[in-house]
Amino acid sequence: MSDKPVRVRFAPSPTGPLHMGGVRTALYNYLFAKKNNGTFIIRVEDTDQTRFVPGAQDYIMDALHWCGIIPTEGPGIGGEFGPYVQSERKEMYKPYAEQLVANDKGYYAFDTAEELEAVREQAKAMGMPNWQYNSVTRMSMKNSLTLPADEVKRRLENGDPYVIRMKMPRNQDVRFEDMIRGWVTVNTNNLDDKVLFKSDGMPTYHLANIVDDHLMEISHVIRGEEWLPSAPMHVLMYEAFGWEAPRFAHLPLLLRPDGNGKLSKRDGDRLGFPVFPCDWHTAEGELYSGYREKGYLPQAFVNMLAFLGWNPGTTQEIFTMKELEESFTLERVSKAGAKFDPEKTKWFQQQHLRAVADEDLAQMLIDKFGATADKTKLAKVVHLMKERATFPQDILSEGAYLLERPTAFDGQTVNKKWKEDSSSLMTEWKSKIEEITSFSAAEIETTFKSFITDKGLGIGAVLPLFRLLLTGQGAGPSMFEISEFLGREEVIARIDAGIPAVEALKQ
RNA sequence: GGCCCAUUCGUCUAGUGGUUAGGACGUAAGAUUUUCAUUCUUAAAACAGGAGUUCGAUUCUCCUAUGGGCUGCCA
Repeated sequence: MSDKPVRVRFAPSPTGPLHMGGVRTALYNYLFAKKNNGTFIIRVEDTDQTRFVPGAQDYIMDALHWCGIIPTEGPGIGGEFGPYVQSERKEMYKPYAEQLVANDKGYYAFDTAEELEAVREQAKAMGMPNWQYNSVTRMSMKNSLTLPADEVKRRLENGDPYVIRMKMPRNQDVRFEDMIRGWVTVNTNNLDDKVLFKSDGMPTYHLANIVDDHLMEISHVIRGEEWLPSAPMHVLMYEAFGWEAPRFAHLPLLLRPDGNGKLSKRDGDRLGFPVFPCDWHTAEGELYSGYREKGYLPQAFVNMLAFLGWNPGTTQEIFTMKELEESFTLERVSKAGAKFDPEKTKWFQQQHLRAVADEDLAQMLIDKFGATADKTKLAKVVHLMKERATFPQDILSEGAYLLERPTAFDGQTVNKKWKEDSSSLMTEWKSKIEEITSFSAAEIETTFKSFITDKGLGIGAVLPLFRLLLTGQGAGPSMFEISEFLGREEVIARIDAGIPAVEALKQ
């Protein structure tokens, strides 16, 4: 282990929107960097030109920004190790691939895609489903190991298409220590001669990744478990180049909540929850919904994601980003895949929503949810509704009657609670309201209590009627606080308007 | 099929060679509340199976099972 400065990277491919598993990988990298006074880098791995999706890179940067996962180096941000998009680094890779060939760690291969497919087909027909280009099969293929030197030279000079493959050594145990899983050992006989440099002039992931991690002085590679099988090969590549390998940490996968398998694009809208941080519109006009647009707070989303495969070892579950930055360690990341739970996600959301100050939430409703009311007034609405809301917009929809007179009245409450004498009872209560000296929740409550005592009635026989007239609802926050909020004039107006409306319903 | 990784309540997880195996979400019941939500209390709920090591294994080892990943000129 070295004491080099911590530099970590998140390396997405712009092949579509980043899903929450990717966001979590980015988050863990970010947290690890923060915790260790390190640098968090974003590097876009767009070496597959055929899978490039316009807009995906912007989406990724935007989504991470929303989450508060802010890189210190990356595309559009800069840094002394740029460029941070691999297609812009294209010319850098070939010499490294050539170097491997020169050192007998790699070789040129001229087999076409069609030829390879034919070989695989043939092998399958003979009962060998896993044909690989490796130390035994490569001797019967068309490459610089089997072809005469002058023919190889001629083909290269002719511009014949070729790839550069890794020359995987035979029967050698490769060991490396994963920070999450401990020692992992793989025999090279199970590894194939991976293509490092493609015939289109681009490197594959394996080459670009190792070269860039080296050039960018990456100290820790924190990535998804799907990379674990190829990690030994990467270790071998570092050896072949004579470079010190970074430390590896392979994160457990995010699994789908129902049944089996890793979380995928389609799961979200099928199961009724987002798998993406933000909305994504496909070129075909389809929409994959995102947490942001559903009204989730980024801090809730991040908190939930952080706990999928990590825990602080204490009973604290609600964390701000700052707290996560202070508490995160790779040692406490679990090994097994995690199914995420939409219900618990909601719970995180509720907890974080409550933690937002009333004024801030009011401002958010104005900025992002189209609220038009005065901010001070809105803050009071927030205060009254916040505890029973899950999303910011719930405050607006469930508390709509606080800002506008109700036009509909809950039928069930009308049927159950509104009696013959309710009109006169409420009219009488209205006259009491007119007499209250200071129109505060406490005063209203005192007056109300003495009113029902005088009438010999229970709270349950009277208050629901009052609520019905003022809000149209059968349930909600304290009626006394609602009354204070509305003000005497409005309360009286609503009683006047409500009585005939409910009576009409009763017919 | 081959290789690799994993396995504690339904879910996320804590934990230990000897514990009443802890917490959270969800579920159920109760209390509080005019009501809904909140809050509080309580309950049900787990060490995949089999060998071995050991005085003793959920914990260590092996096997099996199950799940997952990889097996492309994708990343």
